[in-house]
Amino acid sequence: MPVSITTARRAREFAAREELIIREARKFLLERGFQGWNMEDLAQAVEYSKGTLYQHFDSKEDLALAVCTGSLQQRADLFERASNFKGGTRERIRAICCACCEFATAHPEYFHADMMLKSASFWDKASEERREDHRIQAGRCWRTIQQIIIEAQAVGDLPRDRFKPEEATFALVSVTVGSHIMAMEGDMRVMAGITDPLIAVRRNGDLMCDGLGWKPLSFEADYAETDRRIVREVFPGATWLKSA
Amino acid sequence: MPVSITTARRAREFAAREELIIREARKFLLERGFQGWNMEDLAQAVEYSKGTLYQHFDSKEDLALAVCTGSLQQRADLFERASNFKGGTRERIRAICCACCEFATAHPEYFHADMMLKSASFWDKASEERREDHRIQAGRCWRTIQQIIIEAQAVGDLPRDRFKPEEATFALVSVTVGSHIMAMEGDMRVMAGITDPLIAVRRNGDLMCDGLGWKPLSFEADYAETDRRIVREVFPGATWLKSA
DNA sequence: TTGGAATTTGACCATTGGTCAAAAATGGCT
DNA sequence: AGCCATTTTTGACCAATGGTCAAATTCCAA
Repeated sequence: MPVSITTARRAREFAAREELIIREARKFLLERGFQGWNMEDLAQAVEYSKGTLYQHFDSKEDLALAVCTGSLQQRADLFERASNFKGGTRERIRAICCACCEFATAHPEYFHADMMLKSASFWDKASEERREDHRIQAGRCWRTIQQIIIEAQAVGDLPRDRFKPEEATFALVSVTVGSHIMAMEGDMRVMAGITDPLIAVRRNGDLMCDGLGWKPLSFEADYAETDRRIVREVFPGATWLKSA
Repeated sequence: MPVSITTARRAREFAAREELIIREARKFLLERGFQGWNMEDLAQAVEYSKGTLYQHFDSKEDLALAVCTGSLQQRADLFERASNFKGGTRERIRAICCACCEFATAHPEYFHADMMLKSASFWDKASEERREDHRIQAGRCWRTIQQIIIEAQAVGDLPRDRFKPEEATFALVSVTVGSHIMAMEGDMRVMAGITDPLIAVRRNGDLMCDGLGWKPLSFEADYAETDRRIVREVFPGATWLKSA
């Protein structure tokens, strides 16, 4: 069978529709949680039938994973953009933290949804292809941080003898994700006296960098100007930069 | 109606059955995830009918919350026990980290389940009474850490001018929970080169304490003996203490 | 032993994730 | 334009499951 002239257009339309479905599902996931909506609702929202949805996704879980991976891809994009910030290694890791804030603003649904995915019986129900996609994007985020750390150790901003690069990366990733999740919760915000979650996330990142011995330490330098520069040069129009 | 002589026994039996249901549900939650089992399965496992389960819990979500709160209560118990460890403030916060390890060993299902609970449409489906229980136990965990931090600032082990106690508490809680969640995931362990998740969790806790400026810093002192003492005096029989 | 109260049960209902045969749309060909 | 093979879309339908409640069963004081 010859490749029709319409094949390319069809593929484009198919991809566009998939994007539409994912976008709408992301809204649902944020506003109502995984269990708060059903495929029929979603079909109605995107103005296609349920059967059509299942041409794109193996299951509701598969769709949820696609939503997460889409968000994660943007996270990786933001990370990579941030890592190109012109400055010292500590300033660049700070830019990564800012990327996190930018990301959290655009994708507030991500952290909860991604946590859910990892639980037993959820991950299994998604297709292997989408699982692989997710791994790839997660890997991009990881590597971006890891590279800055390796560079920091090379130039002497970060101790070389206390930990391996991947240990430092793991520490930073853990504190960042943990902070986002915790800061998102109402009770926690009350107990911690948090008025702005994103400031709390950045502060925790700072503290961890200090703990790693990443120079110049946050309380020995004034990073206020760096922050303004990051916003200006990397994330113009950002709304999350407020004085602590 | 007079209070029968059997009332007390009935109440005891009712409570015992509730414990049984929660225990069994915890197993299911760990092995199969929230969606991997149904109320009929569970009814069969505890040898009661589905209707009886619903005398104890408003919904499946309500039950899941009860499971989490039960685990969280044990977490708080372990924290309080750890905080009584005889030693400096930094050693005591180290004991709390050890309590986390002890907890994670006994309740590997907790972190994922609790994350899920916090998502929209989940929390709402549980009864207000159980939500309040959960808040109480979470508060106990929080306060235990907070008190050690306040004491550390009072005796001068921890800086007083860089942060408020609740900010430090939030940082420690975030890194601990974040580390547990991250270390639990297979891909992450591969990337981070983690062989023992609990060692990674403790190391991250150490790094955060260092970042807070909590003396004596982890790389300036040898805590190996402290760790052994913690295990001996607070968590005899613990299996998670291995040399890094 | 008995009668009424408390408890337990599982048939039943409504919702929803997922399937698939039929209907509709598409597009190349004459 | 008209035709028909192929592709795409649809929604009736199915099975699974969370949740209900009237009937059955158990309990216990008199």
